[in-house]
Amino acid sequence: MTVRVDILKSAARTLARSPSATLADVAAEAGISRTTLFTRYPTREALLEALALDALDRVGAAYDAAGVLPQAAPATSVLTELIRLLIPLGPRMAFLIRERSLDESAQVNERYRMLDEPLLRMIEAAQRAGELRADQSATWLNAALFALVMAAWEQIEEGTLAPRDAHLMVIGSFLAGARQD
Amino acid sequence: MTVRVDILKSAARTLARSPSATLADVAAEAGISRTTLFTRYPTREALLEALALDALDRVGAAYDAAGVLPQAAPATSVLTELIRLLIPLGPRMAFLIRERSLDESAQVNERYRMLDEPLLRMIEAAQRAGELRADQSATWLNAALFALVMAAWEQIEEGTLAPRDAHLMVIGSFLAGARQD
DNA sequence: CCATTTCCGAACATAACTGTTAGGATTAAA
DNA sequence: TTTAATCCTAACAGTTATGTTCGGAAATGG
Repeated sequence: MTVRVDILKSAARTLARSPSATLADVAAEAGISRTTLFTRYPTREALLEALALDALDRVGAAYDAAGVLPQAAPATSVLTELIRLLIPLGPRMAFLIRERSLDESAQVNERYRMLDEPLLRMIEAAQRAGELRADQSATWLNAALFALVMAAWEQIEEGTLAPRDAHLMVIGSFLAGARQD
Repeated sequence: MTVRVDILKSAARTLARSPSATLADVAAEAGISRTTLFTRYPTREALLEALALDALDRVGAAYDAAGVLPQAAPATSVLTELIRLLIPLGPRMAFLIRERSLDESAQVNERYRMLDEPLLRMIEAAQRAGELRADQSATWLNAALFALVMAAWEQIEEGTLAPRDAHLMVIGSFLAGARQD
């Protein structure tokens, strides 16, 4: 029995690393033939869309599992758990964020917004509760959080960050920053 | 008199946003014809290399202007100035970081390392001086800093962050984090 | 062991991108 | 205003990626 690698997972990594990778590259890195890839995803666009929807599914599941809700409290512990769950999704998130051809898909955009909404609400609630700083917008804090998650994934890929420590780095930097007290 | 746009600047933005953009796209967004682009940069590779070297030049100049040196102190004020200078270079930095075909260029890699070295040293010195936290590696702090700069640039592009405020967001998040004291 | 599904390699047509050239239009300089 | 430089449009050949088909190999499952 050959190792049954998840095609979408492999494709996400390939395309996140090098967005102009050819379908032959994607197939090769997934350990399948270009023909087999074709039977599953008849066009490049179909593959990209499947990739995006899969990523959205999994990120959404992570949100649910971490308990992201507007009224969740304390928000910091929810965020800590969320980050731990998101880091393994690095390649898929990177693909999702970087692939520009998805910007026109109304379906993807809609799901994207539906996903972010509760987290933004939770951040805002945490700001009102005095848990998170209120002098920066929730939108920015959200962006900063994801930027750090992506950075951690990239460092892991480069081999300069241990996967086990990654979430600690992210949550440490996100919540407390780099300054020594 | 047509607006004389910097071709490399425009190309950096185009290729940072969509790395698989065609040379026709690059030319169109720069407001020139494909032929003119060809006369300046005869191959795609030549364009990418020129782009990379230009980006390295400008980032290097920002480092110098901000006073990045191993013994610089206080490091936080140098970092604040550095961030302000780097944010306008967002597209070029994004291109530099994301373009994978440059990984094989020994010249680019060498200059890349020469650039990062002093900043890493400065961060380490600041850690020893108790200015920056020492429980996270200088490599990670460096990665986090750049991730935040890139995030700020993306938010500016999206129109959700005012260019004037961007450096304050970045330095605020980087140094102090998101937690309310 | 056989049947059915799944996968693969090879091949090919089409489309798209790149590199390249030539000649005409536009601009800038003298 | 003439000259020189610069840019443009149009076209083309070569290369590469994509979409597609086919018959055979391999695995799967009964």
